[in-house]
Amino acid sequence: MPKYIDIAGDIRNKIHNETYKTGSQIPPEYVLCGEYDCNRETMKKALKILVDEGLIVRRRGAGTFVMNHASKEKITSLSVTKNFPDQKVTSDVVVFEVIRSDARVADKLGIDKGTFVYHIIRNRSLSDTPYCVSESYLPVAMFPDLRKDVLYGSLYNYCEKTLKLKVQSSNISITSPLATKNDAFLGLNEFDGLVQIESIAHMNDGRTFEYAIIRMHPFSFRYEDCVILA
Amino acid sequence: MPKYIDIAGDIRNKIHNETYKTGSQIPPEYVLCGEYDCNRETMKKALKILVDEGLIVRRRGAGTFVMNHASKEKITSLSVTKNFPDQKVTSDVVVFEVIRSDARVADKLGIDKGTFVYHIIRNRSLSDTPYCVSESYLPVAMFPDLRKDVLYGSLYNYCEKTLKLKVQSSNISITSPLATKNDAFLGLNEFDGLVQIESIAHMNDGRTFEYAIIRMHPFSFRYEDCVILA
DNA sequence: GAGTGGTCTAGACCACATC
DNA sequence: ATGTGGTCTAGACCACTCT
Repeated sequence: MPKYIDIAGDIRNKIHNETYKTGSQIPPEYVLCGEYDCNRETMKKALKILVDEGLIVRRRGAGTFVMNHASKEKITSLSVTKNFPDQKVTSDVVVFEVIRSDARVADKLGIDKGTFVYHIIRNRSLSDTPYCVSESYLPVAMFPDLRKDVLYGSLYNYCEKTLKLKVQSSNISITSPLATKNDAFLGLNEFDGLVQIESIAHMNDGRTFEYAIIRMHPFSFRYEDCVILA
Repeated sequence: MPKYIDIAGDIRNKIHNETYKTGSQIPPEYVLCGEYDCNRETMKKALKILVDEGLIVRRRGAGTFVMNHASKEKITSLSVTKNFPDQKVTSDVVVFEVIRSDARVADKLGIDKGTFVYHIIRNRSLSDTPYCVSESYLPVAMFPDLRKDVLYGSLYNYCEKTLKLKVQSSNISITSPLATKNDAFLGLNEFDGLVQIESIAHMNDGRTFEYAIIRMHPFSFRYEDCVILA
């Protein structure tokens, strides 16, 4: 584990501990460098992490200060299975087919129109309570052996455990359209409001592996973010 | 302007230009250092920016690759006025009062319960179309001279232009609760779905200056993010 | 083994805030 | 004037990927 990650973790603890209190100034770089026996650039790297997390602000000439960090954690996963490790996740596979991609799907996945993709629709539940309807498109070329039984579990786990691929990042777009008859699984009537997350997910080698449209009951939805505006 | 920001900008352009195409590998650090006449650590700083933006991925031992960057921009402002510079923003000030903060508001603002805060409710329109209902709480101590006429315009502009304070970051939480009678301005009936953004906004000196609850018509809402999962 | 990115250091100089 | 953080460099060593 790199030293700067450890240092960031330790200082993060001190903030959560109130060793460094909200609004207060923390020691300057050169002091922290002494405490943690590291170079100034290493300390900068550590503190940069906390800045990105919105826990501290740094002002040239003034110092480093603890932000009001009343709020919660940042989202760390789009995987239903990982987000709710303590709950039973079940999936009903409504559609599992291979089709030629249309222009829209091809564009999202960054492939040529007409390339074969899996088209998958799953009704997913948490502890037997309907949670979301997810529609996914995945290039067949990247998952030559995808079988239906995988879909009852976690697609992300399958990528990471079985295929040894790493999920890197996802560009998401959240909107709130109206429900259709296809959303009845969520307990919604046509024209009720719902929350839709479109996700374009990438491997750590940069390839796009999934375009997904996830539709949720509005009451199941919550999204947290820290927006740096400066 | 720091060199690493310039370099990041130039490489970002090359990615948008397709000089560096989606999925392709870009030159290794030492080559880029030569091209831009900089040190390796400076180049790392530049590339880190693009990694954080989700434009590239870097893999030790393998190289640096351009991600599929089909998707849009990251949110850069919570200010309605700044987000829609070309549209006429109007605000109807429904409530403007000074009250003692209750426990919830005090907690969000990081102040003591009972401290005086402004309580402001505004119905805001874009080009005369209802856009959102915003309810804000601001510590009176931080805005001793806040007058109602400021509220017809942009509170964020007032902070930055008049008070010379810089808005640093905001912790937001997005949910989708039901409309109440108070949301009639948005054209919604009671029990219709809406989108609510709670925001806790901070100055660049770390002080929390606003707790806001913004309620929008679902059709007006879209939120984009790049979630790094690795 | 050769090439890539990741970490860390020591030191320099600068810009800004505060007093 | 002092102290703070911001930038940049030169160089070292390491860990990983690829073939």
